[in-house]
Amino acid sequence: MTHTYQYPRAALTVDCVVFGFDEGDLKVLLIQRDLEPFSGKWALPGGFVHIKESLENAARRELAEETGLKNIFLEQLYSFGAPERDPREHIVSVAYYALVSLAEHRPQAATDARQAAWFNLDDTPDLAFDHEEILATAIARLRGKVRYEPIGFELLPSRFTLGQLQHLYQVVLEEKLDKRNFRKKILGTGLLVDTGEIQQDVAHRAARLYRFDERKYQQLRKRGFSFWL
Amino acid sequence: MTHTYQYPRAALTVDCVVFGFDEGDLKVLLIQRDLEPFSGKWALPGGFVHIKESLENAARRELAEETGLKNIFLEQLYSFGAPERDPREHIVSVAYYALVSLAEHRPQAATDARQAAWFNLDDTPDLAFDHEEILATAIARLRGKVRYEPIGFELLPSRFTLGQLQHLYQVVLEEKLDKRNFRKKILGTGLLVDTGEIQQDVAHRAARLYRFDERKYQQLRKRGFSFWL
DNA sequence: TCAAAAGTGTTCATCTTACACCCATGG
DNA sequence: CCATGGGTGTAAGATGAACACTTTTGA
Repeated sequence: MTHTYQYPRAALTVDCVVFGFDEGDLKVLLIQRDLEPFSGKWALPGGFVHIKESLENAARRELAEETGLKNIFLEQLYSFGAPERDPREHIVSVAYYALVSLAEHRPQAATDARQAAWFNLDDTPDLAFDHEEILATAIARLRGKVRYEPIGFELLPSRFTLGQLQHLYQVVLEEKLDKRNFRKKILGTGLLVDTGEIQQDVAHRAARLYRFDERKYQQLRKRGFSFWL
Repeated sequence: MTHTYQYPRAALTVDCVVFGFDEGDLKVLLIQRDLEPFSGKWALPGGFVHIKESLENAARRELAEETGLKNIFLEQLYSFGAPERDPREHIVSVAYYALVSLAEHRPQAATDARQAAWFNLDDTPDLAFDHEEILATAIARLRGKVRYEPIGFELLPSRFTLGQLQHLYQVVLEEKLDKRNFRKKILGTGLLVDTGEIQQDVAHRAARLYRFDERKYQQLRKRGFSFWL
């Protein structure tokens, strides 16, 4: 069955930049294409938006299909519509970015035949289409947003140490932070709760585990509180 | 002539939230629809994206066609794709926002039959489609962005007084600012240049006219300078 | 001479920054 | 006992907030 319109229409896709953090580096999840165009090249997970499907749903569906990731932080990034961005025809892509803790979402075998892998951000292969531009846009957004919204926690397990949190900020912002000042500031917000637990199986003094108080943050935000750093 | 595809495709539009500032209030430019659906209702200027046309070009073309505005500040806002947002069929809209100085872009008679008018932001009529949501998103973006990027100047004439600038910030941010502190801070950036001219035809002491030093700002930005306020 | 906005500095409080040592744990 | 990261306070400097009067101009 075919579908006919009075005027030509661009096709519509979603693409997802999935960031993962893992005790060391910030990574991005890529998929090796098995179809033309760019067969064999690495690309962002994504695909065509179905009719009567919301954009965010399309992004979540494609993520689940291609990477197995579900119920993760996902936010719209930007829409890319340069006429030549796909060699086949005019395809407009609405890009999203997602944040996951690699500790809680272990490197996935894709559910279908396609190969998925995490790449260190400073060691990514050539990407298909304009996906390098989309990735660069996502990195800029992450760097900008992490300073004034508490999205960094999405990259950590639900319980984390202050050392992990500081390390995450250092990697994302690409700058060293002073340990005492960082702790003072972050604890000063009152948004971290000491769980009473401590790290297990570490070869040094075990650190306290904290969690982010989302409830409290939402209350403060209503009163005009804005983040920090 | 018709166009046929294997799978159904959503239609693609652009919509523009045009903010104007005018010695007093922040306004938005709306157009009264003369076609169904929502005939007679006010809506954001916009229309269908042509095939092989970039999204930004489509937005600029529609703006020129419907409002006569050209060469203005324009930036992508967000994409709206809820399946029910248009009663006819699934139409995805990429929204943009634009900033103009009303002093330099006088209220336009639309070039075609449609009526265009500037509405005070706290006195807008019911809007067609999901345009209220788009407008609310644009206002939030403007408020957020004005604090850390010098986009406020796009809403003023190229030469402006510090009083006008302060007033603009007060209106956009919805808070009163201290005159002396505001001047100290804004002049302290070194990004305003005294043109040597002064206001004409005002019924009180004439103020100096400044302009924003875009060149200097771009240089500072490269060195990691970020805005303020 | 009145009204309306322009222009101008100082003080106090707050926040930011720089900085070094001991502690607990496992290997 | 050593290596590794955890945990802690203070002082100096920078930044932000509060605050009132004189000047200029046209009506």
